[in-house]
Amino acid sequence: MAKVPTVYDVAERSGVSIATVSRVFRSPDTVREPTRQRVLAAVNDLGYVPSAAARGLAARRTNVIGLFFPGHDETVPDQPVDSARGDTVPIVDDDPAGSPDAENLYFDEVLRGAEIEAWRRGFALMVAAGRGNTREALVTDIAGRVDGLAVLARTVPDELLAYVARRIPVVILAGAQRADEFDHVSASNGPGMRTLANYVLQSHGVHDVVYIAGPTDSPDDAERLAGFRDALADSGVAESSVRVLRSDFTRDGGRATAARILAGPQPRGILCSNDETALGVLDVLEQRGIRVPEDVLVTGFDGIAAGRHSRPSLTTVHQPMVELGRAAVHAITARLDDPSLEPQAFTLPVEVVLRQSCPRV
Amino acid sequence: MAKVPTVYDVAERSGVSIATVSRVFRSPDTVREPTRQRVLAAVNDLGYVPSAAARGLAARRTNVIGLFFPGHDETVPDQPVDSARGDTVPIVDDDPAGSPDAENLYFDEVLRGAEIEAWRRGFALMVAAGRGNTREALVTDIAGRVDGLAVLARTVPDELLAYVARRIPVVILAGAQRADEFDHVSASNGPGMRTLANYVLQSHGVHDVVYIAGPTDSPDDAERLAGFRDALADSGVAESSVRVLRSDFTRDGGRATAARILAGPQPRGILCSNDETALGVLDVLEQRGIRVPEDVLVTGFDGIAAGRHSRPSLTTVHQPMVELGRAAVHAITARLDDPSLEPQAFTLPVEVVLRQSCPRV
DNA sequence: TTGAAAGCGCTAACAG
DNA sequence: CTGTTAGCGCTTTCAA
Repeated sequence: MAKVPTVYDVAERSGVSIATVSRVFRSPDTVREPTRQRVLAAVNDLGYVPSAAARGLAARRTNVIGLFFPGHDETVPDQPVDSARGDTVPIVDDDPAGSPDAENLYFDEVLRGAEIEAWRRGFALMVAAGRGNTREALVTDIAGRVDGLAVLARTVPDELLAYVARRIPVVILAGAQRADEFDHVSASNGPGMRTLANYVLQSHGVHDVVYIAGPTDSPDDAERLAGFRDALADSGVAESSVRVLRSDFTRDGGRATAARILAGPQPRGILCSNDETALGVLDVLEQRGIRVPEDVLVTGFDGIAAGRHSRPSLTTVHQPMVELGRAAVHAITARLDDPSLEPQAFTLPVEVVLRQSCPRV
Repeated sequence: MAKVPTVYDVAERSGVSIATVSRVFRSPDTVREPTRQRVLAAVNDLGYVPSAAARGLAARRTNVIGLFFPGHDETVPDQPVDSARGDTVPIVDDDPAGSPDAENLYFDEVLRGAEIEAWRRGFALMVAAGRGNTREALVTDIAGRVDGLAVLARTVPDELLAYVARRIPVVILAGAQRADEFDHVSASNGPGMRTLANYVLQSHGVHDVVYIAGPTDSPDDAERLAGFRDALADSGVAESSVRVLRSDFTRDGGRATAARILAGPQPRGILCSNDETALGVLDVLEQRGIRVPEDVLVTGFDGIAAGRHSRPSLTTVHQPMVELGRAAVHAITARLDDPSLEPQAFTLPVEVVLRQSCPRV
């Protein structure tokens, strides 16, 4: 870590010009074999690693794509990391850490997709989770570091987005389609919920249902609810004959809402706007001895892993989260290649996955 | 995105020098209020965003920390992302996507911890997943982009690591302690397994156990096995009287190994080197009608979410994965602050979590 | 408190 | 195929 070698050092040691050193990295085949070997040898001897900062400056592109999503810092203590020796091992009865929330699970997968696609296309991926109050600073910070930015819908004010978009391509992830200047990548929330709801209403012939929506600021919830309403129309069920409650996308919220529902007459079906909520509903149903699916059908949305392992396993609409991440990167690189493109909207297909909580009829 | 404004543009528009513009961002309080206001106004009008590349070049530090981990590309099709309209929604009976593998789950959490700690300390986080053959290129690529690099043990050859370490601090995540030049962050694998095994051997008085180890190239497996052996010694159980099998850390592997075990006399306890394996064991046991914990005790290691939701829920050793990520970043920034530090090893504490598969006695 | 000027390490014409 | 030469946009002394 002493004196970091540069092109100049490599050039000198191998008796060529710095331009040739640069070429060895940028376009190896324009350099004669023996020359290249000499350079490469010097590179190795010296431990040379090209500086991305210098390259970025000179080439006016960083080859980095940024991903911005809501922070999850609330759950993490602010305490400093200490180097405690871990020799004594406590034995506890229950898991102290709460289960990670749905948004995280969701975003981990999106991140994975973005990561894969980015490196595939020769870009590095920079991730930033938005801490509440520092959002603005963060966004411009990473905007200055990348060639393009993918942002989860509703996590950044439009003004800020527009500001950033003057400089680099911005793509919005999830949420409703918007006819504006940004590229947009999302899943078929509406059609997905509509299809699933129709399966409940028509194939199962269950009309006596309750719908548990998510928070009003969710980027996707409104579309799902609309899909549900479409299904009511499709199936000739009056909106007034079904109940729509609102919860908060968490398992606990699902439990609470289920309790509210069960305070009244027991419905034959409970459709939830996401899987976490549905898992909470299942918890309460099991605890009350209400059988699923015999007494009540339950469905979720997202396709998180926990839904596959629950008892009963959860019928849901599976979102292609990894693909969402990939598509976001794709959209950015496409615009980088051709900035004159019209704003594009990619809608990725979803799948209704039938499991025990609402089985195939 | 037309003509990206620079310090020069801001300086001109606000009638100051570029040095002052720089100061407004680097050390705002050394600039007189009115001057600062003028500059800030120009910044806004122009849509100026500082270039991280230029800054990195000039300041000789990027303020980025890198995280390198094994790739997960095998599972993702190489097909291009297409912009298919998602209007038709298929209805399928089972989830087509396999469950994400343990390593990913593990790393998602580590990543989250690193992300949190990095931004907290004013660093951006760059992530790279190693594609098999391009590992070397990837590692040096990201090494040129960051001020420090955290690498999962065994994913990068030591030579390469040493090469990179000539330039920037490198910290190794997980795996056995190694008395070498690198900083190292890991969890108490050995003591954790030892404590859990002793609980089975002593508190439950179950000596007739089988241990299912993981792949030999796992960074952590050897330590856990050693911890198990320590427990045998602690409890006065002859090594020759217990069986040690090797599996591959996957749920399927756990199933296969359980089948092998059950081909012989049924043991009273099955200790697994990770949770996924244990979940596979539970699958087979349930299928054969063998009761857990009444007939057989089962334990895992890691503390993944799925273990909490399984039936029966899984007794395990919980690793602080988020903390591992944080600690890694902490180690890097510490060395950045003081490069003369001796190589350090951080060992984070673990916890035995008792659940149904091996309950408190 | 502000300005002038010298780089930081590399890329990309343009010559040769 | 290789060398020369301008910058890229910002930080950072050193003076004023």
